[in-house]
Amino acid sequence: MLDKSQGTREVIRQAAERLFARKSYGAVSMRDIAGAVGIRQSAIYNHFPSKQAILADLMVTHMESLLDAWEEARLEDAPPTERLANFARFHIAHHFDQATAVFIAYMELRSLEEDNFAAVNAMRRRYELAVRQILADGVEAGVFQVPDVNVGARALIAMLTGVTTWYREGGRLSRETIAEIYVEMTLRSVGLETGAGRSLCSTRP
Amino acid sequence: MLDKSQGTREVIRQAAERLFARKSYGAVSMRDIAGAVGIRQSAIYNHFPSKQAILADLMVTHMESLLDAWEEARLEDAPPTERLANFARFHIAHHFDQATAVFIAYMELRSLEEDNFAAVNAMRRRYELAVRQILADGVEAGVFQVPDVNVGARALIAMLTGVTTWYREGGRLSRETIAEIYVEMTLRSVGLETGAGRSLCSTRP
DNA sequence: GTCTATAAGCTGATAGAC
DNA sequence: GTCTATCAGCTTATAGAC
Repeated sequence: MLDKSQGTREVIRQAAERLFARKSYGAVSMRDIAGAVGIRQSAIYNHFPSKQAILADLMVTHMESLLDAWEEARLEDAPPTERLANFARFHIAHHFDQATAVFIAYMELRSLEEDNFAAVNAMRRRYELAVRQILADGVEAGVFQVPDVNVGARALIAMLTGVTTWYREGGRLSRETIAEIYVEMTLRSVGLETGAGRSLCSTRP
Repeated sequence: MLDKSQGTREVIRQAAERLFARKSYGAVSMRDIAGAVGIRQSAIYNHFPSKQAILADLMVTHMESLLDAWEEARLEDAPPTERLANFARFHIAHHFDQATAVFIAYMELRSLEEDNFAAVNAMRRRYELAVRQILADGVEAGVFQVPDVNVGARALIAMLTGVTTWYREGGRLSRETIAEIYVEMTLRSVGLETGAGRSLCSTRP
């Protein structure tokens, strides 16, 4: 049973997020969620009209907070290299902070019903566009070498998002170190030399 | 109902693979699979002891075929740059051919029970090691600049595997073109200049 | 806003006829 | 090796008491 001081609705959200991430949407029942919250299954329906509505709420809220945070963090007038490094750092940091929400947003797109999927997917595309724009500006300025900005943007986002599948608190590397590794690989992948020398960390396979 | 000339067991495997990929393991019932095959639910148990056994079989078989194919395709004595390009090309090509199996192997790891997970995960690590080894050799030879070979290997695999989440038959780009885009980004991400000029394709965001 | 009770239907899996 | 029939238990969601 979780702390209820934040309001039952929020506790349900958090319990569902944790359970969906660990066992997948299809494998989690309303009873599971209610059990984690410390209420009966039927009480959930005072806060959400359906199980699908919980998932949609988690994913829409997550995408909104991602887009809002990016609106704050983006550098509008900086040169492309700086903007790309800033994006990579932002994306990794956000994914550390919101690991389970990100995981769900990635893995449970299939579980969204049509309308919910359309809404979430539109927001995903908006985020992707931000990266495409940076890459395109860098190519136009002659500082990036990217064979295709659409594929390039997706490739970069996939690379950076992958961190959630293996990062665990208290591992060998600090968050900051991991972020800098990804920033460096991101910049190199568009053809930039980076200031960083070799071997920030381990070079053994 | 699928063609049964290949044997019912194989038809069940294929139906399950398609359904698991589209709707997720938890959301697919034995009746769904049987319906797609054109038999009754109970008949599946003549071929698999449980639903979990179908998933485990799909994932183990997929990883075995991936590792076998890589054993065939890998270049043992070539210089690191050539081996890395070869890996990227192999990985992308395999993922085009086995798109749904790859998708499941990535998304449904959570749905595997403990022993099955351990078996599949061991094979995943074996595959990852191949990439770590290439990166380490390249770093040692002084031709790659990779801040951390463990993170680097995971980042590259995530970037390349991401192709399955957006590629659709008959799209703007051919398989060969997409493969070359990813090869170029892979080589650049470890600090290499590639022969390819800029702009294989689109540079508009 | 949570509870108990219940609806109506689906779940994985088994038994036994053919 | 597929079928029908069945099991015991689970599913999402609703009705109505408090």
